[in-house]
Amino acid sequence: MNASQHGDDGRSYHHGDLRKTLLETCCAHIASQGTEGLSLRALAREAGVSPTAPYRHFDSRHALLAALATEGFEELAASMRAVALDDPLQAFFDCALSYIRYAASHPVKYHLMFGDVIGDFSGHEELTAAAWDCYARLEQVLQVGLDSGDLRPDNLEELCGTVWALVHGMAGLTISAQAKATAKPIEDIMQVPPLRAQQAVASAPEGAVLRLMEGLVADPSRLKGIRQ
Amino acid sequence: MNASQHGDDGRSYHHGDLRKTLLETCCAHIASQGTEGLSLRALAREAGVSPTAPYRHFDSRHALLAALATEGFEELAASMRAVALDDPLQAFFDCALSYIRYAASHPVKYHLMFGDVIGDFSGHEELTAAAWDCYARLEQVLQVGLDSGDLRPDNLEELCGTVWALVHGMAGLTISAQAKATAKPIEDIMQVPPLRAQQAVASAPEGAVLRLMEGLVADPSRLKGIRQ
DNA sequence: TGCCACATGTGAGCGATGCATACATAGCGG
DNA sequence: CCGCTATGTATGCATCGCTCACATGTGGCA
Repeated sequence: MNASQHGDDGRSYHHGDLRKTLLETCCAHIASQGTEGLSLRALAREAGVSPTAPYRHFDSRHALLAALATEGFEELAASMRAVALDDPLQAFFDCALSYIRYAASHPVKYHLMFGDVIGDFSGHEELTAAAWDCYARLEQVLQVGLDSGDLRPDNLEELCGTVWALVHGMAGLTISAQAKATAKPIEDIMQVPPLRAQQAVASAPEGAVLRLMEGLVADPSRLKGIRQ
Repeated sequence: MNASQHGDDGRSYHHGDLRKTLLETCCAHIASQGTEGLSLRALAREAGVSPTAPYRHFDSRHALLAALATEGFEELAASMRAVALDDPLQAFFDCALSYIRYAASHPVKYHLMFGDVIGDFSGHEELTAAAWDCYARLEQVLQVGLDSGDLRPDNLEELCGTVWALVHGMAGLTISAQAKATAKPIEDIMQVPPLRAQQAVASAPEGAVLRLMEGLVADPSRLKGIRQ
């Protein structure tokens, strides 16, 4: 096993980018076997390195998950920063949609971000900072809506809370259905009540968001003109 | 260690109600150290029995968690069944509140019920049945509201989806804040964005629920008369 | 009352895991 | 060419989930 040649099989003694590989493989493993069954040794095996190599990049199993969550917050913040603020109501709507869409397309990371696997954020500065960034963007969009009068002139923090709860809830149910939908036939999905409830939401998420938003905007009739 | 006498220390050779003890101890352990760190051996140690004794009551670690979730669905269904259906709108409101309150007072079970720890319900008949029972009650309450005209005359399933999403989201954020609030001083809590967003919701959950519900009921002005 | 089947708890043990420690190797700047 | 540092290796320990064979109460039935 002489690994002194660099180009033979793509990896020499040094893996190349073990950190990135671990993050990706980790995501795939969680998707297929859940957070519980995740093992650093298995990840190392799959990457073709020794069982303890991952500890050069992550202090612990927990730290690896935290890094994944951090990545998630950064991606979510970026997607929320991408919406234009020209029309405050449209921005509000786009923000909510991009949140739900991110959750739907990155269910594993989303669960790490908002679930209870990483119980305590303290001690993970990068994670905390990334999460704050998301919240700041939401707050900014809502503030613009309040300033323009498009959103109800209520307390900003309370508005943030209700909006987050609404979007977070829809995202959660959307994820649930997706997760099981890929693994099982539809008949089996309908055996799980939360998923049945979600079916309606997932099939027309924009419509559902619109309906719930009507209670939050100053002129609900304007919503009809947004996104069909 | 002669355990032939029954009344000496409360446990003889047979524990008494090991199953119940395990369920309770398990809940406490998850609350303090999360689902990840949970160990059947530790639970057995704490109950004063041999490391393999728990396997007489639960097929696996997973089965223990599923049993806990089942208990949760049964309790939640009971609390939702306790609300009167006389006034459909009031029933709708009470149902939502009792859902959020259950989540807030039993965060561990709630997470097991709706999180991704128990990935697949199939194979857990009791769990599936209990979950269905909850959904059936929600559906019933909404149907009454539709029949009376108090809720918007929309598709029942879609209504279930949006309501569930709304309530589920608020419950989730309420839990998050609570969980960390007990463990850390308030200044630290505010370091975690989702929790900050939640503060507004938690401080006046009924008001927040009311506001979001306005988009779902036929005559929003009637809501003002419900619960102060 | 006496006895036996069965539910419940015990004990040893296997393979795997997280993680700490000490060591080896590769690549890069001086 | 030397040596420093980042990265991966080797070894080892305590613990865990789970299996299997065995021990011990308990309640039902004659």
